[in-house]
Amino acid sequence: MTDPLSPRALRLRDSGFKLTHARLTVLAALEAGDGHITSAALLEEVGRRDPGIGRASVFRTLDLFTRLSIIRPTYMGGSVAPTYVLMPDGHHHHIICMNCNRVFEFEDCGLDALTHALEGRFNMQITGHLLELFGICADCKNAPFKDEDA
Amino acid sequence: MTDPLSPRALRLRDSGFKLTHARLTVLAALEAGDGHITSAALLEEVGRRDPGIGRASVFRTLDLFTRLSIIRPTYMGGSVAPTYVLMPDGHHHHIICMNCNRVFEFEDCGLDALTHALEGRFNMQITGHLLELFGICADCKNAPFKDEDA
DNA sequence: TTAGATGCAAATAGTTTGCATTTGT
DNA sequence: ACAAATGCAAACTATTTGCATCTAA
Repeated sequence: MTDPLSPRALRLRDSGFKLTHARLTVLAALEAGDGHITSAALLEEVGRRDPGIGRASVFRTLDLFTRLSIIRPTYMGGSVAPTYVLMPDGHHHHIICMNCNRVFEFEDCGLDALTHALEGRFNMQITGHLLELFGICADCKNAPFKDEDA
Repeated sequence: MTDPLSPRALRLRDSGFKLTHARLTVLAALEAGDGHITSAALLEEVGRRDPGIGRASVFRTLDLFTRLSIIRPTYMGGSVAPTYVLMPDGHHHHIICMNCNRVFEFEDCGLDALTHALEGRFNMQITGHLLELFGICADCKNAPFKDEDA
């Protein structure tokens, strides 16, 4: 229990929320993956770490983390249920193949100038962003509407 | 029945799908709004235009339009069900207030250069994008965690 | 003419709630 | 100590399915 608190855990605490076992377990499960996870997979992973944690707490935690911009629900092919993406420094970028639903990530987005301009224009404080590009990946350029999963 | 086909209807037809009454009604309902609509609101609007159209067809049409990048599901404040946003020229941009969930739209994103660079790097054909920025709006800068709807 | 699309109603996810109990600070 | 958070299981909402019928091309 004297684990070093991750930056996100600190963010949680600094926002005035309790660092409960359930929340820390959900956070650890999120951080252990590749940064993209569905609620179903997360429930499984959390259950693996501690079967005593209830479904409802996982969903409540997902809500809380979304409000804190730690994660962002996003739509990925086929399923209606969102996939939650971790927002490493408040931002995240990827390209989704509309045909096979594979996801390709990239880092550089060059949106700092735009962000700054919009802060002035709308008098908002902008804390992060999600940029999704859509298209057809190299493998799918020939075979439209196959819709296999990644 | 000799209505001028909207560009999106043409896109549908050109992709090899039938221009059915149900699909055209869903499209008209989508285009009549402000570009952001939940399935519940869409079902209502479609029902108003033609009560004979079934729920399942509306959902099937939403799937199809998503595959064609005519719309893009996105998750907005609180609700689990996605909100579908029209992608006017294949792209769409907005800012969401993390506190009150209001949405502010803007047009210019300056992502052409990035898009082009990524097409080369991943050997993909990029057809559109969705850019969401998150932050706290002018009205909410003082009052955190109120969470009223827009 | 006929593959593709539809409407229906029942089935299935997926998520939320109320509440008694526990826990972090 | 005590407000905040939890786990449970039941309730709910949103979406999908199977299938007989219909319709756009």
